[in-house]
Amino acid sequence: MTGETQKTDKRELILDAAEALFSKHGYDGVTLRAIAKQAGVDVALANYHFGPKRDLFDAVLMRRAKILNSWRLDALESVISDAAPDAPTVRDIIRAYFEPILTRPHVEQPGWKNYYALIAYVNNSPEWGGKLMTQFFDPLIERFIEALKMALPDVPDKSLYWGYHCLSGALTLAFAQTGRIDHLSKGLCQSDNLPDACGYIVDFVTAGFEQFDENSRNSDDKKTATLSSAAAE
Amino acid sequence: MTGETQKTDKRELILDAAEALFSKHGYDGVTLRAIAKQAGVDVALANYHFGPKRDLFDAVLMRRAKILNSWRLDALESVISDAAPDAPTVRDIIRAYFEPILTRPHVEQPGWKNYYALIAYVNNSPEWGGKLMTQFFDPLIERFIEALKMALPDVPDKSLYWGYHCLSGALTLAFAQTGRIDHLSKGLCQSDNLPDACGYIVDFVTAGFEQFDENSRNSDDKKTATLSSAAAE
DNA sequence: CTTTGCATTCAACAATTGTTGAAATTGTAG
DNA sequence: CTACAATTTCAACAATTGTTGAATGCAAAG
Repeated sequence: MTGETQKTDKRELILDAAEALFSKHGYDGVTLRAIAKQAGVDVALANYHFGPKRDLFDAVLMRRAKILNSWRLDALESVISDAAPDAPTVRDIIRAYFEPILTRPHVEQPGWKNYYALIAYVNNSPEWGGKLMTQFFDPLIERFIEALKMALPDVPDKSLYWGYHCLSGALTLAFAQTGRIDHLSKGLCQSDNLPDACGYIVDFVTAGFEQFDENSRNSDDKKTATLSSAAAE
Repeated sequence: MTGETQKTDKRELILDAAEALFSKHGYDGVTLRAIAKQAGVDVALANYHFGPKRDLFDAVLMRRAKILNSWRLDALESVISDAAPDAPTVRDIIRAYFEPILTRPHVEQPGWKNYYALIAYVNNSPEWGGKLMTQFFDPLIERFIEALKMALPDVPDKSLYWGYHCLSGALTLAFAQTGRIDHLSKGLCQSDNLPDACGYIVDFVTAGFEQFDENSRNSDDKKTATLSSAAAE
């Protein structure tokens, strides 16, 4: 009667199959027949539930986007409010960005791993990739950069945005889980061990952002030193 | 008579068209007829020169790979030999990695921009992406990490490899040129201005690697402090 | 039982896919 | 000019694509 212990909803089966296949072969590399076969349903059923192929792709992307956004937004807001009235530290902001998506237990589920790989695929698609990512994740990103501006008030905006570019690239490549780092490191690192990767990425990215702060101070020092001719220790 | 001032070699036209289209829509998103149309030749000609579709894709990838590798390897080796017998600095190694591909004048040519976007596409393809990148670029990468080990002898290998992961992600996203950072920064940054991006990325990545060095020293301090029961401030 | 509405399957559509063999064109050497 | 080989085009192939309308199964309500 409760009924939902066994997940036999064919709608959900189609989404799962589409998620797995799209993440591995991209949008054009997957046929509706391949999805239907993996889901164990007829070809026409996908069209019945989701309309044309493109809408099915969007439905896959949308399914987990809300959950992901709420996790990350909650973490970010609590970091900000915990530090108030002071500005949060760079490290805490970066942790709020990565840890909710890389260290929670859900990352062991194959569905979420597939979804992450799909995000990596979309983020690197020149055609509609930029548009889709913007549509789904921009509000969160803007709030995140806002927090970084609080923590690093002296850093120019342009530096912050390029810093975000580096951060986003590191995350996207981790999402892709191509197994390339496994081969390069001869097994020392595993690209699908996201919790392990998280610590290293957080350290790396935090230092990257903080260096912008030191750089802007140095240029300030130079400027004021030149102007006031004061000696600096 | 010299003959090669006007590039009307249809073989090359096909490669150019394939490069442009594959970089925008991926392997499965492009038909041989679309390539032939853009190149202004018949559909069958691509098959005559390159064999099946997949071989054409590999030919596109191969065409510029050798040039790219020699530029980067030259820059890296000269940095190493200039510093000898000392180890090169982290910053010089990172610069040798990025500047030959991001700041040379060739990056303004649309052909090279397309090629970079194609590399980004391949690097994020879970299926054969890892294999292809390994095949083309691994020798260079290994020499590069070797140099980093010289500059950072106290940093554990695992940290170095995850650092390379972050570096590679930042570069790949820059290659993709999705225009996403343009939108996010409201025009402050342009994703297709690679020379401008290079400076910020080098600063960011250099700090990321150097932080591993500080961390390994700190953990050494902690370890000795714990063992000798010395009081810490 | 019958009816109603939703879910699912079946069968088939026109369009497009990569590929190929034969024909036509071009270039080159004798 | 002729002969020969490399290049390019033409026409067509079987296979696969996304999509659709009709048919079927199925549960609940009258």
